[in-house]
Amino acid sequence: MTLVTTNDTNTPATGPTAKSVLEAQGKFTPDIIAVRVDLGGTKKLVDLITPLPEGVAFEPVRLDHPDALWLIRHSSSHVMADAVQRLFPGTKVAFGPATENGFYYDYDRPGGAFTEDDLRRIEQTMSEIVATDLPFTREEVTPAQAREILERTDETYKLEHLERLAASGVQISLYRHGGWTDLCEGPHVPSTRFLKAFQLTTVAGAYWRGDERNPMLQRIYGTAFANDKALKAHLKQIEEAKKRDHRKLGKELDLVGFHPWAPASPFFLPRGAQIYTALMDYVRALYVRFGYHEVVTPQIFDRELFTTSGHLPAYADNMFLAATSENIDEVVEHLSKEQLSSKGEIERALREGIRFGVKPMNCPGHALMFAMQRRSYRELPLRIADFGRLHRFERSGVTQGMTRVRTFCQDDAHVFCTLDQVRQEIESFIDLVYTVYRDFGFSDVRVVIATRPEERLGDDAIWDRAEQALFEGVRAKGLDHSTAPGEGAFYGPKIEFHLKDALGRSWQLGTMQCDFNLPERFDLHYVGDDNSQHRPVMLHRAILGSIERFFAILIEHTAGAFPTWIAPEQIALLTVSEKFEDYAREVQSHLIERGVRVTSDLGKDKLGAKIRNARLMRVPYLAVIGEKEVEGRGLAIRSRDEDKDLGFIPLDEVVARLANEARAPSLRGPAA
RNA sequence: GCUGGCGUAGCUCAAUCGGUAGAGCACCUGUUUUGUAAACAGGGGGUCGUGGGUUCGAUUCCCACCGUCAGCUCCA
Repeated sequence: MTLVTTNDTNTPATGPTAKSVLEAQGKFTPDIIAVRVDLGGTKKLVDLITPLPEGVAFEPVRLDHPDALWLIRHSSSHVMADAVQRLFPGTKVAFGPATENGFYYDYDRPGGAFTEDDLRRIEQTMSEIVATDLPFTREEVTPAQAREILERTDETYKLEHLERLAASGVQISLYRHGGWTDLCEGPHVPSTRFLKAFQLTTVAGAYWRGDERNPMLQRIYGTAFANDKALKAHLKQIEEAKKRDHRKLGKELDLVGFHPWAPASPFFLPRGAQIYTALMDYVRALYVRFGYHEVVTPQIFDRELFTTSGHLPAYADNMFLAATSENIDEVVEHLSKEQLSSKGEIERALREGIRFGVKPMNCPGHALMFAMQRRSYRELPLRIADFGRLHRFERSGVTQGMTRVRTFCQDDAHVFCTLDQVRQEIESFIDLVYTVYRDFGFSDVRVVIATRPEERLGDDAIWDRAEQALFEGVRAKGLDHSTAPGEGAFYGPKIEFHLKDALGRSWQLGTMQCDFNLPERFDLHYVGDDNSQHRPVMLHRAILGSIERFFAILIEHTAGAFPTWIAPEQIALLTVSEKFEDYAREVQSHLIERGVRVTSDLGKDKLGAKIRNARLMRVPYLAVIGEKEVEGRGLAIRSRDEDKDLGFIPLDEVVARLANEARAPSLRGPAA
């Protein structure tokens, strides 16, 4: 849950505190650290020293309740700030909230960044503060009173925040423990003795108020739990998650590589490429069922295309432009002829003179393709799929493994349809998306509808229609969803399907975007049944999203143990000794002919070593070949997923078993 | 892009408080012919991320750049 404060009600709370009520009822116990009140549907946490809103119902929150973590962590951030200001005088504080996994506090420290050693020292001082068992107290004050205190302590960031709070007219409150005071809305634990298990984890820069035009502060992250055991468990879990990191496994499993000469651009090694193409082939198979047509379109276009689509004006900074020698000559000619010499003029001439751009999206090309032929309403909905490679220049600090790259390919498609068909297309797409996520075993899917951003194309009436269509489609399918206001694409709102990676970071994979703008910009039309021209609607959609990103999530989700239908090798043939090489080769040919992906280890290693190596590569089935197998015309199979030795199996049975598992669950025939 | 960390063999990592570097795995060769998570021996492999600077001498100290990691900002 999110922290909701008493201030959100905008009504000064004057009632008794939860503690006094509980004590009067004889129900108070020392492990109660807060209460949860229900404010007409919104649950919020109120600590024991804050007056409750009049006549509100509440339930106690005990130390072992998950919600208690919000108080523990928020209070930990106060204690950390106290410790920091004791150790580093002159340091100013900014914001210090609890977060989903811990807490942080932002500092403006005259001496610059904190080091690892500093963190340990701060932890030490925090422990000392906690040991003195200081109660947290709350004081409601006027803006003037708060201002006086913050001016005295020269807390300029807090002062700035205070002025905003004062302007909005909310009740100002101060929280203290010992001699340390913070402008804070609470809630807090009763005393520092509840802060038994905390650890400072990292230090990083963060802009004041999250705006990159503002100065950068130093943020110290930490985490805290009700007890040491829970903290240890959390740290252990992070260690485990690191083992699944796709960057680590991608390297270990020979899936992917990188080179400084192609920053943020993965090289898919043979095993990785096998999976990569398997992912595309899988989506292709579904496209046949769902009525898509795959096309292949150009990589590089004249800038006219991106000017028309709106990409160049809006996102030039994120595009790769492509200059040719001939083009450079033209630009130079222009510069000298016009006698351009100021920096601004030259920059402009260069930017506008480079003729080609590498496509960052497939949609403008698809708009051109739609317009290449006379279109009838009978062709709609026309679903055009494209696995074209896209390039986007991502700023250096944002790239990350395979999840955020500069070159990638999407399982991209555009649906050209009539307004009336939009609803049906949305619903059918949702069916397709969930078919795919089920096949991969993803269950924790979060659906978000992202609405119009500040910077956008098209008028509001069009946006109203588009947003409405998305909401209706999602509701019709009965999906739980949330709204992300202002997060839509510049040409239209979108439905986003999010999944979490092993480290708990959430990624958008699938998306469906409703676009009334591009058809307008490209003047697209079709002939209706009334024999007149109509404007189609364009739906942008992807299921896996970027194949690169999906691959990364899949690695982390499976810890590298890919299901047989997607695994780079489905079975590994391991000979007991070189004497059985001939039979192994025969089996290998037999399997290859039947479409099985097979790898063989026929070398001089001992069997134990071969098994170890194949297991480390997470091959789903290991087949041992020795004297018994040669004589019986079979294989001794060991299953990765069942984690056991299946014993001797005749070759034909092995083939049958693999043939069934070689297809995605949704593509397996009823007979199989 | 910003703040901070990191960059030594294909991989995982040592070492040198300034005197040009080692291990395990991997690779190659040989011996062993092997039955369910690592046989044994030998060998090759590094301009210590790149470029400058300081120094008699730089992998080590300083600067810049590149890459990468965490976070911030951003993600059509």
